[in-house]
Amino acid sequence: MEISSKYSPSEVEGKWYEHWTDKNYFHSTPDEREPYTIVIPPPNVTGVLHMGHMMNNTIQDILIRRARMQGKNACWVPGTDHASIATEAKVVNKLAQQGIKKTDISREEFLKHAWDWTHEHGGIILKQLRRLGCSCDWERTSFTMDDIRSKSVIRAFVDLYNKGLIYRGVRMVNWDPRALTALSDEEVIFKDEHSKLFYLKYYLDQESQKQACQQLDDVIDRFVCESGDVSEELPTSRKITFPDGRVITFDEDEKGNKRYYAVVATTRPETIMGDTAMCINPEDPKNQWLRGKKVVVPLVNRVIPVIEDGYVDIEFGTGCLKVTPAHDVNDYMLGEKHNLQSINIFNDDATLSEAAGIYVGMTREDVRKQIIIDMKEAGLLEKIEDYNNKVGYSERTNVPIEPKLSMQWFLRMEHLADIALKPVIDGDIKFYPSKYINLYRHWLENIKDWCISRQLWWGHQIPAYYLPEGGFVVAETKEEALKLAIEKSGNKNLTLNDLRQDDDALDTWFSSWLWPLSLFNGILDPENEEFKYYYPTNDLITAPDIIFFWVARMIMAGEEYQKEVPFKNVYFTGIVRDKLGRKMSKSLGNSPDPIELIDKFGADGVRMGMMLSAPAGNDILFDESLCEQGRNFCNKIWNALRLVKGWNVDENAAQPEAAKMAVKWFEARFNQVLAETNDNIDKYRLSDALMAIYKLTWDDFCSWYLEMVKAPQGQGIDRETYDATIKFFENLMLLLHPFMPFITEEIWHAIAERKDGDDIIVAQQPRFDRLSDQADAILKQMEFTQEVINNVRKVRSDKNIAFRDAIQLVVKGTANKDFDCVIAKLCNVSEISYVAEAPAGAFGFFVGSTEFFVPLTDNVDVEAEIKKLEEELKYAQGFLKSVEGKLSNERFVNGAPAAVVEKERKKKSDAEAKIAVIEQQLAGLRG
RNA sequence: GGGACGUUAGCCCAGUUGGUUUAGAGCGCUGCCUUCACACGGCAGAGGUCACUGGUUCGAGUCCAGUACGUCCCACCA
Repeated sequence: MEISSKYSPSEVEGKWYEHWTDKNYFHSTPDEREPYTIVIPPPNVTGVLHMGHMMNNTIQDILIRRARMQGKNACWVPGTDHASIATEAKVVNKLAQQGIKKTDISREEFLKHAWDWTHEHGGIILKQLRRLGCSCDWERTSFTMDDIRSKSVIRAFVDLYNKGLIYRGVRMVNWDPRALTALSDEEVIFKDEHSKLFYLKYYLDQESQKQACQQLDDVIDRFVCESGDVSEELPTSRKITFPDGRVITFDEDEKGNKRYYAVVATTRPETIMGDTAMCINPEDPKNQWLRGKKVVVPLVNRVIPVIEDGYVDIEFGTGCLKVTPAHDVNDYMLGEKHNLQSINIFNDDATLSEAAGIYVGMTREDVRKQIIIDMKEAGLLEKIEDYNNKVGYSERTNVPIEPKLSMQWFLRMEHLADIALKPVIDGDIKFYPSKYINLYRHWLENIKDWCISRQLWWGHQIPAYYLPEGGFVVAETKEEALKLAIEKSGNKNLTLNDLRQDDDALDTWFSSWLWPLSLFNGILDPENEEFKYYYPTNDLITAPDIIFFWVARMIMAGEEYQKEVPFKNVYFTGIVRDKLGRKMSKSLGNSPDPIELIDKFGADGVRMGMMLSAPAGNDILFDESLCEQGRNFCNKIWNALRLVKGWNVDENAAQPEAAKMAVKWFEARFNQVLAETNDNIDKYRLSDALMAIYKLTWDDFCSWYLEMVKAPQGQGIDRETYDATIKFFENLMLLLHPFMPFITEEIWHAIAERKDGDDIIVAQQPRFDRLSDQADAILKQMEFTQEVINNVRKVRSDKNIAFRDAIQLVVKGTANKDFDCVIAKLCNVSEISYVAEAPAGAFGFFVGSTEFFVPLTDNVDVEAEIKKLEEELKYAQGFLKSVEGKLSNERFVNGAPAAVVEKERKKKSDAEAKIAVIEQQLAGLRG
């Protein structure tokens, strides 16, 4: 049957994936073999595959498949994450489309919708991973909200609470006004923003005005009188800078009385209704005159004190800071320190509340626009400047964070940070690349307590139960809680109905951090056989942007619960970017659909595309052409198969010399690359490993080896060469299989008859044999031969001699003749002769210091030959000069190691010999 | 503002304790070739004063300092 010249992944991939799952090859159970375990970074349950996942899971699959082929018991546990905020937001949106508000339905009803949504969309992403070829143990598929994982989370919470590591308290937290929940610091992303700095006028209150008039009116008049008009004209007022540094701003009323005011610079004028003080730096000469005064908040006319604190930056703005304790973290601290009132002017959705007094019900964005208009009209706005600052946004909903004072649950981090730092510093956990160790250390050393409560329903509900008479208890079940409650209150009549469970859910990462433990049920039942066998896991493959969210916290949990690291190596992948270097994102629309890519290039092609330019930790500039390269490689392999399959074995044929040398050489070459590849993979240099296999297959096997062993047209191939070729082909496929699982399985079965169960996925990797001295010599000879062949080909190409026209080759002097048969075959050389003198009328070239000639009946262009030789001479002389430079330097000869000097001497004599030969030849040509 | 990392061919990157020729791949590019596995191909070729400036050394892409540019992380400056 004719085999198509194009490899068709779609006809192959589904078939083998089904075969593998039918054979249950992905499933692992504990046995006597060494385990090799990876837990998947669980993607969002309702998410779809993006390029980051492709990258990440390709790497995991490569490592898992390789471990399996090394005889280890490979176990890759898949699963999904409930993604509290993201999923809840999706469900809220969906309900909104149906005209249902979350606030109108009960928690139970909402959760039912959420579960429906999860079942409807859940697991799509895991199906997509199958297309990629991922060999996950699907029987172990888990979910962060399934029974075991949920119970594990609750147990961990109760345990940490009982250890005193979890507490409840009122703190300034990052509030997401869209999701209506608190966030951890890690979930806030700061973005640069081109905003405005507004300069607002805060007039002194009546009494302070009176004082100021007494203190300043005369001073100003005198100063103006003496110095002339020194005031700066402002639109509505004047500003005077005194030699002592005081800066005083004032205007005049109808009667000509001076009205003094302070100027406050702010980026958030919409929060002035929450101002409860104005703050100056006690060291600031500009604002000395404001000491002890009171000022009036514009528009709302509340009188607030001027306080002093070194926190205020004298250089910023006017040196006057408005203090809004309820809506700014720093102001909150100032408020605590100076005992200020705190006025919360926002509702939870960041619209203005009754407490604001004005603009009630408007959004903060609208208020900012409106208040500026109103203040301008009222003459309370001095000026507006352009200003670049950073604004915190919610990672999930992408709306600006509103600092908010609220009651939340926190996990103390000091102890956990301590125990998590050690294994990484000590090298019990290795990071690839290692630069992330610094980042990790820095974060742990500056860590703050983790806000773990979220005002969401989708997630693990906090197991705290409030008593009717106040206070709460923490327990794994409500029944347990009741016992504790009775104990605590002494009220024996309490019933389950009297207890009210905390409404909040836990941060999603509070379940993810247990993942390597909870997947093997290590929290609930630490003595179970599976947990003991698979834990700690081996490698974690993840992106560096979740090093704090997830990696660090898993290490904490591992150390806290098992006193052992959760994994031994962490491989940080790069972040996948488009070719312009932009992070791939939905909003930019620059992320290709992975499934479409697989349809177009095949899973193997895409896997190769991902791997080719993905050294650990480097960002990946993704370009479809990489997948194209992968596809082309598949096609190359496919056509090698077509060639070999087309061969007829002639049992009577003897092995030709060229084939014999080819077999010897390729065996050595394969071993050499095998060693290199193993070394690269051990160092997690997967792209280097793949590139080495790529070149071994394409260049060494296809371009050299197959050409060397091809039988002449119409003739059969000898048995010995044929068997060796099949073996080599198999070995190549074994080496390549972890990277490109589908095509290698297909070739494996196409190339030879296989018994049931003889599948490449469970075959063993070729073992590395140490390179013998003989093999080493053959590699060197072949390198030399390849250079000779390249030169002959160049002569052919330059002189336009077709391959079918045989030529002769003349070698001056003597040389190893082992590979002459190869030269003859690949260059169509009819005769290789060895002579003592250079022949006339021939094109010459050097390989090393050996001279070769191709005699031609054509007239040789003597001028061109001379020119070529002159160039070569020039290079050789330049080279000699640099070597002589070194050798004539006494300090080099004395200071460098003997071996290095010896090498230089050898270089020198080689170069001299070559120069002599060239000169002699030139003399001959010039007649 | 603090810190980390990077800067090698048109592009993406190797270059492992300083010394195997005056730097290597892959892609792309140029020329020739439809030769009986493959044009998703074959053969050949061109292309880099290793960001810049100093320094250490017999010797620097490799070590040190500074400069420029870039990327990332952290940080409460309104």
